[in-house]
Amino acid sequence: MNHSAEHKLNEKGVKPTVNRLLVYDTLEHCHSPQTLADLEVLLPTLDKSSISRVLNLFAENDIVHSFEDGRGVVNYELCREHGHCDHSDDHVHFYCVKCHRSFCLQNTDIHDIRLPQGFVAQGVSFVIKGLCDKCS
Amino acid sequence: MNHSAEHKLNEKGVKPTVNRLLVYDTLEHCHSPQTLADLEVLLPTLDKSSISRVLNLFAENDIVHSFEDGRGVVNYELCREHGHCDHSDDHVHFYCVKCHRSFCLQNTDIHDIRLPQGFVAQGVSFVIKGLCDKCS
DNA sequence: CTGTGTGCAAAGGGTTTGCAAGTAC
DNA sequence: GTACTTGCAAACCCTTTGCACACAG
Repeated sequence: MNHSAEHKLNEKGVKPTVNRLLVYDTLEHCHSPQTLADLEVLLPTLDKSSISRVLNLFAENDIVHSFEDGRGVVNYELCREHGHCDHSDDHVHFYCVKCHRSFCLQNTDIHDIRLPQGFVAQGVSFVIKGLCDKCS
Repeated sequence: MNHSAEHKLNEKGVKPTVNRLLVYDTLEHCHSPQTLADLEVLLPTLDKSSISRVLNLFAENDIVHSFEDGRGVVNYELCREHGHCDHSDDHVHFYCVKCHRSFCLQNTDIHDIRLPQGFVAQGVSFVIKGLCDKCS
C-alpha cells in the first residue's frame, strides 16, 4: 500500500478505501491496460462487483480512463499524471488478437480530426488490432 | 431484391441466399452503420441468430466491416466499393451518446500511425464519442 | 447512529451455438 | 441424396444491480 496512491485518490476527491488503493496500486504496477477479468485474477480477495464499482468510480473522477479492445471488453488504465487527463486521453491503443493483451502506444498522438458542423466530440477511442511483437 | 447485391455476393464468393440478400440490401439502403439490434428491427422476418451469422460471414469475406461504438455494441457497415477494403477500412466513426446512432466520417483518413517494432496491424477501430449535429 | 463500502447472488444486455427441420441443387 | 442454411431455444461472456451485512467516523 503506497502513499502516493492515497494522496492521488484524496486529490481526486475519492475516499481511499482498502479496495480502492488495491485497485489503484495494481493498475499502477501493471503499466498496461487491464480488463475487469485481469484485475479479478490479480486481486483474488476482491469481488468482481467491487472491482467494477471501483473502476467506474475511478473513471468518473478521471483517475482511470477506459477503452474497448477488439472484443467488446473494456480496458482500464491510469490516467497520465501530466497532460491534464480528461476522458479523451488521446492516444492510440494496440490490442493483440493472439495473446489478448492491450498496449498503450504513448508516442502516437491523435491530431486535429475535423468533425462535421454541429458535431461535438467528448471522447476518443482508437484501437489498432493486430499482432504484438511477441506474437508476430 | 436487387441484382447488384446478388452480383456483389457472388463476386465475393458468398452464395446469395435470401437472408443474405436481405441483409445486404438493408445495409446498402441505410447508408450508415447498423447494429445487430437495428437489423433485427429492420428485418423482422429474420431471426437474430441468422442475421448474426450472415454478418459474420460478410465480415470474413470483406463484404462488411465492423467496429464497436462506445457501448461495446458492434456496428456493421458495407465496405466501400472502391478503395479495396480490407478489414482495416481506415476511416473514423462517430457515435452519438444521446441518440445512439453511429456515423461514418468519410472525409477523415487515418494516416501513417507508426507502430513499434514487431507490431503488425490487422485492423483499426477509431471511434469518436460525442453529440451529433441533431443532438448537440 | 448514520452513511458509505463490500460481498454474494442474481439479473441484464448483446452475441453466439447446438440442434433439428428445411431448402437448394 | 448431400451439403448448406435457417429458426428456435438455450448458452455464453462480460458487466451491473439488489440487498443485507460490515465498517468507519
